[in-house]
Amino acid sequence: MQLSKILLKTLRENPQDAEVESHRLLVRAGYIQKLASGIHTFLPLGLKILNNISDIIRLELDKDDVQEILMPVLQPVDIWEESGRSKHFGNELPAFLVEGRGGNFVLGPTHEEVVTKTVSQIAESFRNLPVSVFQIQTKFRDEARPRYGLLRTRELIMADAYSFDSSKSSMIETYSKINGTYARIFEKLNLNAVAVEAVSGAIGGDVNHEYMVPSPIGEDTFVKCQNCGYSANVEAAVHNGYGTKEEHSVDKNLEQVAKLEEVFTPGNGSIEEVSAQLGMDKSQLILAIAYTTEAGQIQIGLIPGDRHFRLQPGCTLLSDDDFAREKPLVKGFLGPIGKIDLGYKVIADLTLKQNRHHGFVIGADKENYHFAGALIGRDFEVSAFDSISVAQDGDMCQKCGQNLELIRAVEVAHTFQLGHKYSGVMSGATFLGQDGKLTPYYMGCYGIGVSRLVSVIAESFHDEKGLKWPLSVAPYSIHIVPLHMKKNKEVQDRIEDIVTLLASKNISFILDDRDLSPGVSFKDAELLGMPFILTVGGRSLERGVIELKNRHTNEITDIDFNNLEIIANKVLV
RNA sequence: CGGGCUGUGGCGCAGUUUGGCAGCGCGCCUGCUUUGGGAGCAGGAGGCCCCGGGUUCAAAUCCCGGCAGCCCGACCA
Repeated sequence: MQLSKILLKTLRENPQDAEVESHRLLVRAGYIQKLASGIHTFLPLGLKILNNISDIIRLELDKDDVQEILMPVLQPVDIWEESGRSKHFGNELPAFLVEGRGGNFVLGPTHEEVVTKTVSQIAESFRNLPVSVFQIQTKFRDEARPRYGLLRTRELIMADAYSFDSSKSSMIETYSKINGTYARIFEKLNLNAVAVEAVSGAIGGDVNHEYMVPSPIGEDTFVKCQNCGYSANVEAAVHNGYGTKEEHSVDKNLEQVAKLEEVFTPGNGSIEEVSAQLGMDKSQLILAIAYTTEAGQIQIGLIPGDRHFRLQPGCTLLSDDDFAREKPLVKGFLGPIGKIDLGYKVIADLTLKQNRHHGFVIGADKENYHFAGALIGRDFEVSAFDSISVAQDGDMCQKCGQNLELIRAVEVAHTFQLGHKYSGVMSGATFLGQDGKLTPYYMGCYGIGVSRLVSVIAESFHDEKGLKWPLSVAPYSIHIVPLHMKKNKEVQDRIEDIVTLLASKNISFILDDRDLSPGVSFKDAELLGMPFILTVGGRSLERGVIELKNRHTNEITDIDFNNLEIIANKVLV
């Protein structure tokens, strides 16, 4: 391919609205163009990256008999009412709604409903199961805050797979197989993606994993135990409280030192305010949070004031209306004393077991007052200790007792065991079993953010000069820079030899046939980031060589032009 | 959805305070010269100064109202 024919304009200056390096480079190198916030065009080079990623995904899923289909973007709202998810529109599912003839539609933010309808019309018998399908398609989500180029967009390309099994054990088997496929895909993409336990959110289901690529531009954080390998998104991570690095001296005479006394704390009772009023560290305060469980029971969670509460899936925080109804609970001054007797369950974070240095400050259950010097077991009881605060760096691993590490990362994929979440509520999503009974499918779903991966790879592979695409996704393997080709017959001849060779070896390349000064060609080649840059110029031809630069290592190798085959060996490795 | 900043040729910006010819750099076009790391000279094209209303002899500039983009927060499959 000749560079002059590509729809491409490289920019010397950084676009004003790009905040991170991958975004700047993708725009400057002419891979993507923004149309509106979170909405982009893939230019020819960008589309090649995207297609190469898609091809890897296709190839690997196909190996595991996951079959490609293409579902509609436009989905009738009816099916979302059937699954019960239309209530999520605007909140967890910021969908684009469209009015149409004969009803309202949604621009597909995800496809569980559609695929359930699709497969249920075909797979009627256990003999048809298990079966898995996938598609690669644009999804629409009206993100509140698009960011970082392709990292968070309102229009995104996703590879989403769905599995249908006849039993739970078979579903688990399929789940594990497809997770293996995902691991292979990320390996081929040269990405170090870590599968972590996660919360399932609006997609639903119980067991689920996110694939995280550690990166400073990540919007997620996961914990990882370097000892036993336990890893989980902080939204789902459990821990055993402070780890070995954390000092927490317990006063030997705690029972004498800590005296329960009422203190005046006028205001809204916030942790900030009370710790300032009493001159105490936030960790000495206990934050009590009331929430309703999935079963409708009200519980009270206790965590240290310097930590964040981790709301369990299915639970919701008490609203002001709820507080008005639950008379014993005083918002802002909620405390644990006597709550078990009133029938509330009181769950204390495991950190509170360790951290009772001088007694805690707790809410006094009346406006403008707290108690100081409170001890668990003496002044109030708890129903249970559990891990209900968000993990912090250095916390203790619940599996092995070692310290957890916090890692910032980008979520590139998410897999779910859905079970009967959709098949159980949507009509006809059943198969006839060997026993002659109708049973709902055991489903799973699996999504990879294809367009997001372009940004993630760019962020992982670049330097100050430009991009450095891995061979597996690069638009072209070699970028040929001829110097003064128009004037130098020998350069022309050598280029012809090289082009013939590369074509015969099926090695893709672009040839910079523009008649520009060498500096511009070199800069563009580095910016565009093909894995190899081949320089053909008079100076090195006099020595009988051409120069092959590995863009990843920036190493330059002289290639004898009587032995051009070496290029193929270098590139095909 | 709250707070802040910004909208001026394709890109990056100045001009707005104090109203008075629409500017600069890069890029683009033509010609000549140049040629191993973003060349030089000469000539040229390209603008609804985000949109709407108002004040004024006169508005990119002042006033009112919108819209869009970016950042922080909230939210997030």
